[in-house]
Amino acid sequence: MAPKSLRNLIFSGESAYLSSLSIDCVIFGFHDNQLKVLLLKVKNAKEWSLPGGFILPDEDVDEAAKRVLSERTGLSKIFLQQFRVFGRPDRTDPGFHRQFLKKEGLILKDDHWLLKRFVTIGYYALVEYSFVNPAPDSFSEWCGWKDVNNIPDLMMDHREILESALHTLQLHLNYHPIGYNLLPEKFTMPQLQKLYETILSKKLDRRNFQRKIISYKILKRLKEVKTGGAHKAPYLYRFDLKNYRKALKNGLHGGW
Amino acid sequence: MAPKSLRNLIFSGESAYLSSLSIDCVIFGFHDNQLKVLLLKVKNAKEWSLPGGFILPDEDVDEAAKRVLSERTGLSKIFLQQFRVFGRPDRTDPGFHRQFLKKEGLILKDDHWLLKRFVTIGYYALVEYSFVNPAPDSFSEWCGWKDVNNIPDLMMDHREILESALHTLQLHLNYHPIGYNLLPEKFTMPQLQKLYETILSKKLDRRNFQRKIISYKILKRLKEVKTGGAHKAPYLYRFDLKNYRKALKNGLHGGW
DNA sequence: ACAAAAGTGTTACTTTTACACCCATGA
DNA sequence: TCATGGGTGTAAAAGTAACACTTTTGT
Repeated sequence: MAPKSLRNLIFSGESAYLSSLSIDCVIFGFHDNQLKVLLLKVKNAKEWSLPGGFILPDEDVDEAAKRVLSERTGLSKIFLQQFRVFGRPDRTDPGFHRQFLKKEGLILKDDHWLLKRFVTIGYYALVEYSFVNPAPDSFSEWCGWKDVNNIPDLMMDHREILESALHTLQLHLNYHPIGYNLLPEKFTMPQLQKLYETILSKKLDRRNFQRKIISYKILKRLKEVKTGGAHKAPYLYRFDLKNYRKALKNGLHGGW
Repeated sequence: MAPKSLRNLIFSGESAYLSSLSIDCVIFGFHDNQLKVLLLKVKNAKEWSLPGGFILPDEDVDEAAKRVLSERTGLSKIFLQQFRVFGRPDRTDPGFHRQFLKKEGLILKDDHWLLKRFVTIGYYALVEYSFVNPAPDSFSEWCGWKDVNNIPDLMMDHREILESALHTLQLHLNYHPIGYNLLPEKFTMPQLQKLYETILSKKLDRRNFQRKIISYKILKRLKEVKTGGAHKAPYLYRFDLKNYRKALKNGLHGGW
């Protein structure tokens, strides 16, 4: 028997939400020097999915995305960026949902709202990995991080959405506080470099990277040092938010 | 008495289109060395509006935008780029539409679909000015070009949409064939420069601009020359499409 | 004492900037 | 012939790329 929350959504969602519109979020985190994405394991299927949801009749679309985000991560302050609408009529697969819900004991009529065509608004979010408490939604049996270089099969066009988000991340690197939102408050230069390398999927020269980042004057070097590593202890930095914001306005003229 | 096309839209639109979703297009053209936007004069109101429309139940969203575009301009091949969703619940003003339609002799019920909240998908389009045959839609009494520096009062949040499109245009300048789509096939260097200056709202050095553009190798200089001007005849250029496309893929590393 | 990570410095090369000069054209 | 727009050149400054060397740390 399907849980009540799922039945509720299925049978009263039509009036509760704007029809034909959904939201999908690509939530990025950074951990172990790797870029991670928060994914959900769909119940009764081998596919995974992006965190998503619907929009309340009087809800700001950005607000709806925030709601989805906070339901999956437990976080309230989240860097969120709309990046593209996916509107092909065949992007939704009625068979998929019908199959999945049948196994939950829920039979949908042909004209059920969930089986209709959905236009989805893609958001990407940047969160600090260690603050996140992943929580599955009622379609899913599990929620957690996956390495961006090791993504399982995703349902529908979620793979395309993810790729598109990654591409957007590259373009936004010089214009949005991406480092700030993905890294912990204090971090080392090699960490920041690794983040840039991962997003750009490109090796960067250690020394030139450092010099360039420093030249932007968006970092404050702390007295402290990262201990515990097996080698020379790197300095810790934190973002100088005031300068960072100012610099991002015109873009960090970076040919990376 | 309202024309039939308008009555049709008003009274059968609910079932004919996806609900709560619309499309708004910012159509750019370039003429007289100025950037122009195609606007519609709303009937019975002082405000103007962006060309817009709705999405058919089984229509690709991009396709719907193309349809709107071609209805307003008469063009079929159009450079079209989705750029943002506008989803604040209060962005639509039920009073506005009710007033306007009342003057057309159409009384709408409180729960009429047109008075509901709409999420709109913003597109910008680039067209070759001289090919366009502006045609008003059933909400409008006139359709035509307005200088981007001299925009009249726009309805709802259309001003914000336009500004956002302009900003996107700036960001896309190095990544999309903006010059190619806005200029006629043959054009002069000063024309291209003026286009860049307008989009960036910034003066550029004539000589450095020329050198930089040339260095991209995306232009072919023709033997011909633009005659009729009051001064030295400038060379004509055309884009070398093959190289242009290739160069845009990695972006024209331009600090303009 | 050594391997590996991290800090710092130098030099050649490319790109950007800020200019000056000459040419063609219509009034 | 002159004012104006347009083509071309050059030198200084800034930024980028490609390097080597030293310091620190755990084993």
